[in-house]
Amino acid sequence: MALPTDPAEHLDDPRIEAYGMLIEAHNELHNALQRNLDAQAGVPVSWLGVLIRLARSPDSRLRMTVLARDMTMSTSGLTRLIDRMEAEGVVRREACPEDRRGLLAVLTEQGRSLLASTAPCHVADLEQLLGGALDETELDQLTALLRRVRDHVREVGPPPG
Amino acid sequence: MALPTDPAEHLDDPRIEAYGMLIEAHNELHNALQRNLDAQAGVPVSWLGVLIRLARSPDSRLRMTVLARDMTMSTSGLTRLIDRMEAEGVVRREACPEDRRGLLAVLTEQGRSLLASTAPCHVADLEQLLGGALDETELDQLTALLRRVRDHVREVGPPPG
DNA sequence: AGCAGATCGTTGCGCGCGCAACAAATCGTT
DNA sequence: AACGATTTGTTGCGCGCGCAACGATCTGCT
Repeated sequence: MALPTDPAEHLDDPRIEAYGMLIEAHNELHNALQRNLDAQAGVPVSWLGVLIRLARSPDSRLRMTVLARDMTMSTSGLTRLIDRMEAEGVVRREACPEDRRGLLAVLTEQGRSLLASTAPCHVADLEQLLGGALDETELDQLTALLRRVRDHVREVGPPPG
Repeated sequence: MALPTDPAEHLDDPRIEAYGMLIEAHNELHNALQRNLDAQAGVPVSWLGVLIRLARSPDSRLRMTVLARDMTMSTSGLTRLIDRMEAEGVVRREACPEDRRGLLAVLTEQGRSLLASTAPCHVADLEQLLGGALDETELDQLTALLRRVRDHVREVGPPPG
């Protein structure tokens, strides 16, 4: 029986393997998508994330803080991201009516057309990369499992403060 | 029926949702683990990745290129990562006997003890964050699904060139 | 009303990573 | 043996992100 201090005892833990797969699947997928999207439209994947979330929101607008949380990134990171997107005209900032501290990121018409032109390509890439590996049922299983992980980590994980 | 150019038609695609969950689960998990590990040992998660892979390898050594691929990062990224770890004495570089171009990253005794002292904490965090969300069977399912995604992307995905 | 504490978004700063270019070494073909 | 083509690891460079600090605004309590 292995000693408690033997490193090898922990290295094959199924949780380590699961986390490793999560990292590797994420990175491989991100790299592949980024490459295609950048070649076909010259747009970073993170822009799609913002555009999609805004398009799904009422009046195509979202508070900066909410958007940052949705994107699982820091508010300062989002500030610069919106800076870049605003400079390209795909998004604009608007004052929040009921809170003078707040700002709303708003999808512009140009942003909507960028989304319309890039989303099909993005979905096609996803279809090839994910659909080729998993069928519909398995994809739903994966989504459900990942959602439970995400939600649980948000509950019990250490707060950013 | 929606027009083909209607953005909304694509936005609820199950593949987009799956990819979004992959990103969010990955980020939440990474942030939580990084916070704990940094507070308890002052070590980045990426170091653990290197230490674990080296410890699992014959003679605790691995070629730089192989390690970079395993870590799903660029060779230049790994060069600097090993630079930092070597400066702290947890890893050292050795010449590759059968290829004078090559270098081997080798786990030092100090690296082994760092792994021994941090791995249990890391596994405990993982146990709390993953084990709290999924039981053993589900964890295995998740790992299997992610592995298939990773492998398929590596096959059909665009090469780094 | 007034004041302490929390929240929102921005900024300066440093860090870690990927890309392109490079020198050294190996492989393949003639 | 000799040449070009490929591979290996490092470097300069720029970019995107998180952290800490900040001013502005909102909230709750007295």
